[in-house]
Amino acid sequence: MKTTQFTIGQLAQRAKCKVETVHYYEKSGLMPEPPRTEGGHRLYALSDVKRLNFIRRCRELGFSIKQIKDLLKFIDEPNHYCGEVKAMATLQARDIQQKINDLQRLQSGLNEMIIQCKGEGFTIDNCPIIDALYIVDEPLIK
Amino acid sequence: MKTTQFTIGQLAQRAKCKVETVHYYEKSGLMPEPPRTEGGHRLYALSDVKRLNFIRRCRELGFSIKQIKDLLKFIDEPNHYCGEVKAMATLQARDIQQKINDLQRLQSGLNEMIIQCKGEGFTIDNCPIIDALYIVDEPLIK
DNA sequence: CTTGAACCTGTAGTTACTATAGGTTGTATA
DNA sequence: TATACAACCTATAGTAACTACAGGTTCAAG
Repeated sequence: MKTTQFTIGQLAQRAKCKVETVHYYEKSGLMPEPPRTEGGHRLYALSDVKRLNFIRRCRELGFSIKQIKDLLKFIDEPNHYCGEVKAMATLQARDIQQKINDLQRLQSGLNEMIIQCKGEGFTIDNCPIIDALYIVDEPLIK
Repeated sequence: MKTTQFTIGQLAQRAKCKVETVHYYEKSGLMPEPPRTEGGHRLYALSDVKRLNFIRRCRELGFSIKQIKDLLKFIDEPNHYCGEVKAMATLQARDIQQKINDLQRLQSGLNEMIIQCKGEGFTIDNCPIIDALYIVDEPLIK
């Protein structure tokens, strides 16, 4: 019975993250404590690669460590349903959309300022970007 | 000669941020150390409101504390030009656009998973969201 | 005078990593 | 077998940008 085993460096490489991050995820409770060699080195299996990949992808999608813990609980424990995952994913998609909207609003405002800025040769006193931001009240642009 | 003066709480309220944040910005070098009352309370002027507003708006636009320091140096010191501000703003706009693109890519992927998920009644073993994320290699969706 | 809000400084905590330091283990090579 | 070096270990501190807390002081109103 020969199960593929990885060192932590190999695991990290396969999941495209850092060794320290694996340590961190273990300490945070996302990754289980693995068996060790006699010398104390961690030994991982292919399932750990999958789990770490899952964590990384969830992070990329903006799920917090806490949320990922919840998702992993759905996977690890019986009596959980796809519906629970879908609910979390739907909220997350909403969150991402909100962020996109916010960034687009900021982008518009910033581009407006950039367009009005003639750039070369003008002093800061005449800079429309500074003029738009360095004021007491809210900018009048809408 | 009566110049309007604000306590730190009033300043924070007018600039829509917290007192602790003002402390933090002072320590970080963004806000100057203001004059004090005999009792040691900080006293601010209208120009400080403008400055703090500037800092807040720059933060909203995603400029880092370090970048804001640079921008404030342009404002505070002579011999700086609008072009320098425009250059920073342009890079920032590019950065924001990149973030929008990234988020939209993630959003697409996530929505794809959500659509495929029938939700109610299915166990985790049959969840397309988990199936897409909990794998060794990269997802095949493009 | 009393009371309570607002202020002060300094320190620690939050989130999610990331770096560093000092020591041990494992492997390859001579 | 000895050596050298990469990879591993644990523990602690640092990063960025705040935010909270603790204990004490000041200020203003009743």
